[in-house]
Amino acid sequence: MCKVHKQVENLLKKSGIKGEVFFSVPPNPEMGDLAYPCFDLAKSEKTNPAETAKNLAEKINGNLSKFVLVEKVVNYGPYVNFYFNTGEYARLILDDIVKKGKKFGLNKNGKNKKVLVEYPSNNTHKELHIGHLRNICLGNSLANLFEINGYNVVRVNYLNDFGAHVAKCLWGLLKFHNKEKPPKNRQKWLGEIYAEASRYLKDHPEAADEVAIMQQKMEAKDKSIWPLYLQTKQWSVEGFEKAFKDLKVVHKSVFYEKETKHVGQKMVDKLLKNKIAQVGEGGAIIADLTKYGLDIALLRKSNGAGLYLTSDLGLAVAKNKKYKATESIHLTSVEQNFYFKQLFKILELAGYKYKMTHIGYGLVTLPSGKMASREGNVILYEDLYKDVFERIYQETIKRHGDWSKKKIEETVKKISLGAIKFDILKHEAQKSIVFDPDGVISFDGFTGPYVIYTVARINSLLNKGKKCPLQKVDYGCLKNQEEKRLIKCLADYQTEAEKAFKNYNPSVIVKYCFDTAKAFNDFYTKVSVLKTDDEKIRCARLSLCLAVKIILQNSLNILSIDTVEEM
RNA sequence: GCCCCUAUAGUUUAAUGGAUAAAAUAUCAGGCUUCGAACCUGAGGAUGGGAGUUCGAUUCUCUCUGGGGGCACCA
Repeated sequence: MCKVHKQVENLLKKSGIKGEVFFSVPPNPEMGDLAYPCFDLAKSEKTNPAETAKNLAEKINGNLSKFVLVEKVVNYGPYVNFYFNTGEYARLILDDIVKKGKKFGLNKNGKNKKVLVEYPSNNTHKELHIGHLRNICLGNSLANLFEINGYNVVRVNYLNDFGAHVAKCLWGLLKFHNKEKPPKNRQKWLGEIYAEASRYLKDHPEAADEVAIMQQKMEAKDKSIWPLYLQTKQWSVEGFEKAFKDLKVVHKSVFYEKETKHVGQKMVDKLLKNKIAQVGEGGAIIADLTKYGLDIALLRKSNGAGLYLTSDLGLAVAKNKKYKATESIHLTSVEQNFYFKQLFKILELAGYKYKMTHIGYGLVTLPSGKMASREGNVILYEDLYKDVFERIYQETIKRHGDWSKKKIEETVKKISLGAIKFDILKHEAQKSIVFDPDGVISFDGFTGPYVIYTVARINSLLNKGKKCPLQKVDYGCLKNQEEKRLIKCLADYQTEAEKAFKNYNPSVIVKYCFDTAKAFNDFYTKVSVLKTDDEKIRCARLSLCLAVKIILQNSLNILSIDTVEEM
């Protein structure tokens, strides 16, 4: 709870309110700055809420003389509303923010807890499309949210490097692109070959046998194919690493399916021995989860081969051995919601006790329908990035023809990535996105560039107003409505970050960034900062600007979005 | 067939069971001799249908309809 709420709570306690206090916000500023709803109180006193509020407001007004923060208390129907003294409100909120800077908002609630965040868990030899991008954006933000709450966060990746998709890709490579010189982006090239092979196989089912032979060769580490396998896997991994670097994903370690598969097979044997698993139809190994409402899970094929689930069990064993986390978070598309319920139940039955969390995010679809790598109707991360970059590049050279090429490119890169991340993260995770390629390219309104622009505007003010000492500021100079509204936004930061964290929902932060930036731009057009003759007022306003910058940057940091000095 | 998710302005998104359902975009009408107009101001425009619980429902329950996803040898 912030200092402001604490003070108001004390005031309520002095007036006889007991127990935990919950506040809400009045619908408009004319009705006050903070509200105490009297529904619960009225219920416990068995009275009418409006009357309770009226009596309470009168009582509080009698106790008000010693409180600097609260100037006035008025009841509106069943609510008791508090009006704050703007100067004191500013002092309570801004002092802390300006002093702590980047550290403002950090806490140690997660001390001694370790959380493993596994993402994006993509496949080698396939493309990196905007679905993966959504995964990465969510994973980054969730990991950051845990970090600001003091958790020890371990980011890991799990690469599926040994499935049928690899065989398909290698087969396609040899059949259609043998002797061809690979282009610069070899990871993307492989993904396109995979998609091409899949399309071909759909029309020519007779070729499936050739792919099956390829897979057998791979599994036998056949000399005719093994070096190519290793080489192409390397290309994929290198391509991913580059994209991860741009997107600010830093994995502590990477698990490979090739390695977890046999661990999983051992786990299946153990489950069989413990009677958690049993032999099912045709000799396959299953876990009967029907009494938990989770149907039957297939753990091993009748021919002895493993499946995804086999490897995932092995992965859990491996991760546990290495990290002993208190919580393990998995991010995948919603298609796997049911699958993860099964996986978690089996692990639970096998005696694993750490918290298991699966975040299923909605599919990213195109206006033309569902995307599938196999069909080739996807938007690749690289292509999307290039489009956005180009658009923002044009806009930037229009304004800053005098900048060096290096400065332009660095700035445009940050804005482009910010635009993309912001656009993807503004949707709640579980909802599907119909991806509008034009939407992400715009930079007006509820967009990343709008927020980044706001920070650049503030930078400009702070540079020009350097002479003001921001350490000893007379916050009493902040008096008007726009200033108060902005301070209120800043005061909300911690509550919003907490909400995002508790619900595993970064979109809360995205909206918060925008609301705060909007409040600033409104303030900016109505209140002049540098042009005020009174130095005390100028300094107080600059201090407010600095606090807004800090809060915006801290919020954007949670989303892994960089700001720029100028744009 | 069974199970899960989802439905809010033309479009994209908000709203711990609580005050007049909030924004963005698009449309229309305005604002730079002014600290950065990638900005700001104004107008019109929405809770899929039906029942129920409640003092009060966008929110909870049931049902119908539409959309998406999943359900044993794919990943």
